[in-house]
Amino acid sequence: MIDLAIYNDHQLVLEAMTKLISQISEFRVLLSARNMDELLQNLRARKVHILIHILSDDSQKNLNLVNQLKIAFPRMPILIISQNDGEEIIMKAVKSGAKGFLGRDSNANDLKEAILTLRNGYEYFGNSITRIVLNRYINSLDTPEEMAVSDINQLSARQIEILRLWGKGLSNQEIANQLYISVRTVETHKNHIMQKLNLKSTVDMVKFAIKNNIIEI
Amino acid sequence: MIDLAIYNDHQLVLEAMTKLISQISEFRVLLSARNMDELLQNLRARKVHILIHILSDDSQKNLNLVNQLKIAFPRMPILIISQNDGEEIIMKAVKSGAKGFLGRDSNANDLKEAILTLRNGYEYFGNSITRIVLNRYINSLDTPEEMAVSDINQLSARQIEILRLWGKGLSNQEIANQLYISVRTVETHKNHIMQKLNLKSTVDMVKFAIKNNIIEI
DNA sequence: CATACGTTTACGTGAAACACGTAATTCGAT
DNA sequence: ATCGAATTACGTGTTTCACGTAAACGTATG
Repeated sequence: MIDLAIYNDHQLVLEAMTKLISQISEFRVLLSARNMDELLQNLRARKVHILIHILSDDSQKNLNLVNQLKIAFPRMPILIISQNDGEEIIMKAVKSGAKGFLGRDSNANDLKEAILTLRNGYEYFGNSITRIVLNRYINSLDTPEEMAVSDINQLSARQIEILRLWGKGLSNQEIANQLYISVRTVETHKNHIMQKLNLKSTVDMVKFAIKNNIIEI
Repeated sequence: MIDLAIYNDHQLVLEAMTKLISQISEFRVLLSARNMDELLQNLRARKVHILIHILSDDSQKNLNLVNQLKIAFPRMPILIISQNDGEEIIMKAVKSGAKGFLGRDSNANDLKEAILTLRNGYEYFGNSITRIVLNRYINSLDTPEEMAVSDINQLSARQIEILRLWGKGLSNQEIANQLYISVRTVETHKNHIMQKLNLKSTVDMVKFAIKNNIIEI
């Protein structure tokens, strides 16, 4: 049994998709939400395996949400369903940290396959989309010009988690208590973050976190 | 029994919505289509009572389609379902000849009600729509004024100077060298800043500096 | 004029954070 | 089977923080 959350700001789409997915016996829709607050609150209450995010009109804004979610729940794969499946939006989805993408050509079977694939820890980007786009993305990472850019994707889930808590104003000790690890470990994580991103001061780390929507001003 | 057609260019949404509507006993989804040609061809073959048009991303183009349909099938009411339910899009939908509109707050019951209403020859524009438009109008009127608890004007020139240098990433020692004062003095200044502004961590101090344009991100 | 208040300067002390190195474990990838 | 990255953790020395104290200075207020 795979537990799912569905997010879309349209009530009807939400209902419809929930009904569709619930008919597949392996899947269980634990919660559905129409806004960020509702989603976050519910996700904290009951953990799900996968979040299905149905993009609505203003894709830009909604992909920001993916960013935030990835920070709040780094280990939860996010599956994007989007009407718009142009290269650009797919790129953005990938960069935001989405683990799967279903374009307008995908059907219920694809959805099922995507969920199962994500559940197994892999990424799913539909047969039609797939490797061309992914490869291009990967290749773009290898180009030395853009390599130097400090990117949030260089950080591990744990590192983002530490950065997020520290950015909230917590001390190392408080972070350690919250995560049940040693203060030294928290320090090590922060050191690794600074090294990875080539930051020279903690002030720069705060700026980075703000720029990347990890913390709010 | 009311016969329906559903139009949307997204396969998944189409499937989901079809499934949802088919569960209502009074309704029968006679056909669903993902592009204009398919839709027109099928509509000519079998008449339906109402067309449900689920708007996708590029609403402009899709509303043109409503115009065309109005010409081809003047008597067939068109119900718009749209993620985007801003004033603008609703106006355009009405002008294009849509007889009903379901925004993002509408649920399955609203859909049922809308279909029945349209079948009876009336128009349906959901009370939620009215409320949204109203609220948006009201919200546009009131200007929430800034209430600043911690204000930059509380800081002295020197304190701002220290904050600015520190925000650039300089260490206390570097600041001290630059201003020809002791490191301890720099520390004292920072302490005073934190006390004045009631900040609990240096992270908060960075945030404050950014909010008040003392440093750039 | 005396006093009061804020600013800038600075030190002392103990706790916390940072820099840098080392290292064990785990886990996926080659 | 081996390699690298991620996560965990410690040691040591430096820097910063928190809190208190305090002197020198300007300015405003009675």
